[in-house]
Amino acid sequence: MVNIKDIANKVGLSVSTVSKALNDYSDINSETKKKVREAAKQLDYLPNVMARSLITKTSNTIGVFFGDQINSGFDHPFFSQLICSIKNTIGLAGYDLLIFSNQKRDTSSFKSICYERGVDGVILILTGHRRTDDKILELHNSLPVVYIDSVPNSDYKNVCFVESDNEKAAYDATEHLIKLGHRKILKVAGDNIAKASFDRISGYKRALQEHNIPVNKQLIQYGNFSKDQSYKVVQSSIKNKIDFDAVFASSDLMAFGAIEALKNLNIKVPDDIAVVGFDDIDMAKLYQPALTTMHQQSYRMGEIASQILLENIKNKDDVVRNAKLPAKLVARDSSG
Amino acid sequence: MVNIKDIANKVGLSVSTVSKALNDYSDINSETKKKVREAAKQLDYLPNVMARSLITKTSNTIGVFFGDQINSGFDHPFFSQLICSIKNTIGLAGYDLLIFSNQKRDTSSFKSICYERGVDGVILILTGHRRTDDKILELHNSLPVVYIDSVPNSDYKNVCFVESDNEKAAYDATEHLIKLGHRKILKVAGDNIAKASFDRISGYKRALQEHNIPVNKQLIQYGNFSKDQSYKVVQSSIKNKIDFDAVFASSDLMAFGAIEALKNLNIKVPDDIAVVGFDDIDMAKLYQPALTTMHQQSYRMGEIASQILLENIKNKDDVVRNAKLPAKLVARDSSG
DNA sequence: CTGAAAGCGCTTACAG
DNA sequence: CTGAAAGCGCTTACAG
Repeated sequence: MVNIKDIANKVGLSVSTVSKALNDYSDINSETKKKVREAAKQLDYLPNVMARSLITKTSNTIGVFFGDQINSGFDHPFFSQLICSIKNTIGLAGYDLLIFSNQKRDTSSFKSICYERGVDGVILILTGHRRTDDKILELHNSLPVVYIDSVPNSDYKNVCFVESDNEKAAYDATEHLIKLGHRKILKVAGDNIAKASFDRISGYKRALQEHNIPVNKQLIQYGNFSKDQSYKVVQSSIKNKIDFDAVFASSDLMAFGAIEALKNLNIKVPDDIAVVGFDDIDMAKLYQPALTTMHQQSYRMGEIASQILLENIKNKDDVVRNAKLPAKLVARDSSG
Repeated sequence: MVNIKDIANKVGLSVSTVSKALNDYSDINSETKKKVREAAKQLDYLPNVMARSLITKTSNTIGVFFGDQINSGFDHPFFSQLICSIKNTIGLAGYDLLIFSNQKRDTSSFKSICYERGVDGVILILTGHRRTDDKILELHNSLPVVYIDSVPNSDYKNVCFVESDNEKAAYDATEHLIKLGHRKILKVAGDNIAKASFDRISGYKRALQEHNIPVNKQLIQYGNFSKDQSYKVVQSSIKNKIDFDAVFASSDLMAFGAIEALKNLNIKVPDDIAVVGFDDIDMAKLYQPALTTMHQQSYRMGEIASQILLENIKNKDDVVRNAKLPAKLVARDSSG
């Protein structure tokens, strides 16, 4: 492959001058620049980013950690939209996207992985990630970091993150059902790990309390963000004669699982039992009955997270920027 | 940051010996290796991949070009499953995934982009990509390449690719409708660019011909792989009194668009008009009526493409390996 | 088994 | 405005 030295030889200049000409330094004669660029073109010169990064310590690459221990995988609509918007947003700013997929390396340290790869910043999507905080925390002091839909348990006051306002959204969803006359609302929650999952339970509880409805622990079940698990949980709730007149699931997929379970037991949705989901994936509006759900601005979340990251990379500062995006109720048929 | 020299100083050995010890060269004393590794650990040493790649010319990175000029974007279920399986497959082999997202660079040469980034191989997902072949072809001689769901117009005999057997699948889908008694089948095709789109038209035509049904050009319309466009095309076909008793859409989304158009015109699916889609995205089975469609093995496609690529990287050969995956008919309610 | 030296392809003070 | 030199952090013949 042609390198900078070949150009230097061809035009009869030094390597340093060629480098500066190529990088448009102001102290280089414009004639010289022209000559160098032409030679570069003729020789089909391609810069070697590795060599450059080795010196400049920047790579124009954003890394993404995706923890898919959770049931909702990389190809779940919520996450694929996130990736899609990150890709587009950082792409416009001149960055490529590195997804840390290598399973063979020692994953005990996020910091070392980032350092090895020389990424300029990292986006962490660790929803439901079982990992001791300190393996992640050391990252915070070494390079710009933004979390989406997840934050570490400790130190989260000092870290950038973007998420839906899950507590408020769950409150709104629950209140929607209460206003429709329901008082025995089965909460099909996510898991025991994800912050989003906890917040959605909190919002549910607050809505009940503010409407003077006692919280019944029996009515809080875990569907593990999985359609099948939700199906089972709802089915067994019915079989165990647990009394409820509505379901609020923490994801649309779980809402579908719930509706299927009810259908198979000849219980009509929404006539007998109303159902509300969370996410508003594409399927929600096509489903029969069309699903009432909380619309998460997933594309926008990826966009904002990327912008925060790029901002912090550019300014080399540690400004803690957060964003909590409202999730809007989309009332369709499943809640009546 | 700690480098190899710091370790050398600490243990009182040369840089070369430390490097070899760290890389487990066989001609290094095992005691020495132990000592070096301990020191590396104590000092929190992290290798610099940039420096290594500069010499070894390998980066353990697979690049992915995604051409999203087409309506089905990066977050379309088919493509997100592809990415998901590529990520998992190359991850197990010790590779990271670089998605070329940078919009700021000169995109006239795929080769230069790959060279700059030093990827070890490339997966091209260029469905419906408008691009003169020669900008891509120069890639073929420079590094291992695999196409998914797309091939260049020329030189495609010499290139690795993985795709569904679209012609056969379209044949089967059409035959399914013919066997149900339909003879006036409206083909809602994709676009004028994608090979997959052409092949699905070919299969449709062949099925008609082999069943002695003349091909009616009026019955071939373009939905541009978009739900909305398909809606319009079907709506105007009805309004223009084009006579058809079934629809075969080249994607599930277009099938949904077709069904919605029919529903809004009070035409019943499948009683009045049968509809068959293509892809079998998650939504297909949840849709009402559940969609009859051709199941594409998208996850498997990404897997096979990755394996071919890794194979060619390992062997440093140019063996042309291809895979055509069968797409199976999934008969549900929309075809009756 | 270990080490000195060259070099991967670039950038960046510094001198002129 | 241009160039010689040092160096980024590593690997790899080669000599001993």
